[in-house]
Amino acid sequence: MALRLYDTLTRQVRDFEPREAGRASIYLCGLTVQSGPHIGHLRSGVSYDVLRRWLVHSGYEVTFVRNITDIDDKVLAKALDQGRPFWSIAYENEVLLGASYRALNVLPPTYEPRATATIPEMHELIAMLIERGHAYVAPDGSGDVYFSVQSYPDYGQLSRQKPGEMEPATDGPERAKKDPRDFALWKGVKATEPQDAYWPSPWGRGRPGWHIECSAMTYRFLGPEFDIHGGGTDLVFPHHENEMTQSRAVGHPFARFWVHNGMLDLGAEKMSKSLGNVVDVAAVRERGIRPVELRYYMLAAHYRARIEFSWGALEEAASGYQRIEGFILRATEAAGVTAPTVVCAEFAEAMDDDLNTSAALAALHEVVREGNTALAGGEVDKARGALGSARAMLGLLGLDPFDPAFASGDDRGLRETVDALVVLALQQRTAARERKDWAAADAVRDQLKQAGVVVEDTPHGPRWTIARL
RNA sequence: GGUGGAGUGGCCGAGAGGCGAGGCAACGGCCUGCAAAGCCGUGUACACGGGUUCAAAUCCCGUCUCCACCUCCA
Repeated sequence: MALRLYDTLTRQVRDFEPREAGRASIYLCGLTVQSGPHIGHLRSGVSYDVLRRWLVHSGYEVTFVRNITDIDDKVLAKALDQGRPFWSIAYENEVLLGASYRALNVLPPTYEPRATATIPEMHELIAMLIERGHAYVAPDGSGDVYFSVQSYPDYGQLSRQKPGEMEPATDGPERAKKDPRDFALWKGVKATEPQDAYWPSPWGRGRPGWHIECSAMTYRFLGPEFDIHGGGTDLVFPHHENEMTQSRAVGHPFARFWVHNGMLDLGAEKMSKSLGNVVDVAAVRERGIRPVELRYYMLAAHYRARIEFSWGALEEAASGYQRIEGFILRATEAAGVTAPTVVCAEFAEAMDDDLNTSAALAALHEVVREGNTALAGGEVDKARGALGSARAMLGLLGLDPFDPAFASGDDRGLRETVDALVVLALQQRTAARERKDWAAADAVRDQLKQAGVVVEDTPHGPRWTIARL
């Protein structure tokens, strides 16, 4: 049994065969840091984080590169608008992005290169493209350099677009191009843009075109050929098409698999975007939903399926996660801290089948149900078995409730303090129950609930948990 | 116009020729002083119309609807 992945280029699910046995290299198109990330942006991070964890679990040594595109038209426009250097805006958003990834337990990549730190590599590629007749300096003296789409007969292969039926690219003045579909590799200096956004080049001062940075970064960090190139489906055209074209035109085999995740659309919420009401991790937290629950929500659907976001669906997902979490907590109380063991066969099968996390989650839920039954029957060993297995599966999905990534950090000492206080209150309640003073007993429980502490009676005495806000 | 998706029970969401994935919600039951949690059970879903087949949510034909991308959105 081995991993099979859907490849956009061939439009089929294929066996994953790495370039080099035992190693896997992944390049994920990270974000253009023009604004803080909303949860849609974060989905790709989560999707490929699961892919990476599964590859590691499958025995691969994984090199995972996720870039930051820290210069583009929108960043420059904002810089002018706010009277700040473009790089301060990009960096501010990069920091926000990093914090969001950490909140969602997305592991840090092996390396996270920035576009602006890979300018020399871009120049190398552009020079090679010019040399090979695939690119040309704009005849209008603008200092722009364009890729010549006509020079590459396979253009359109990835997105299955026929060049003749495409709309013209708008990334440069028509008169500067030999063909309206040609796209910019390098953009000459403009008086209307921030002057600190330019670098010297053999073709004059300028800045990168949109696609060249990824070709440069993949080459720099993963070489001419690597295993998996990931990103959102919205990037298939033009970004990935152009990226693949450029790299292949200089003779690089480039990505062996093209993996694309579906969009997470904000649906009706999009309406309020103009009001600055985007759904980001902070907004989710304000609704009383924890990042781990958001991650579960994202993984409840297959990575290629589109998710139309709704608060209702997110809240339902949170309930589903709490069922699993409840088992993990109660089983740990009963059986002691138990390390992750092995995933069940159904889970592994589902994951190998193009990362079918929905089916994998179904398998996990089966184990949880069996574990709950064992707990109810006092079969501690059996419960411990389910606990270890469940934690293994949760860990591979990045959803283990005990993962330090989800610890609040500031509540460690508090937990003990609260426990002491709650135990004190529960002693009163137990005493009341013993004399069958139900009114007094319920009053204690109600008061604790008011304070956010939920009390449950079990055969071994009362237990308490913090209520979701 | 081009390319590619999608329509599954109250909701979310897998599946892709034959045993009702799973979760959320609801209802009934067990347990409980009452709850909570948990367990058991209930629902007879596949946009529509034809067709192929012993058998179709799954394949074929047609229709309708929705969505994404088509040159700087993950």
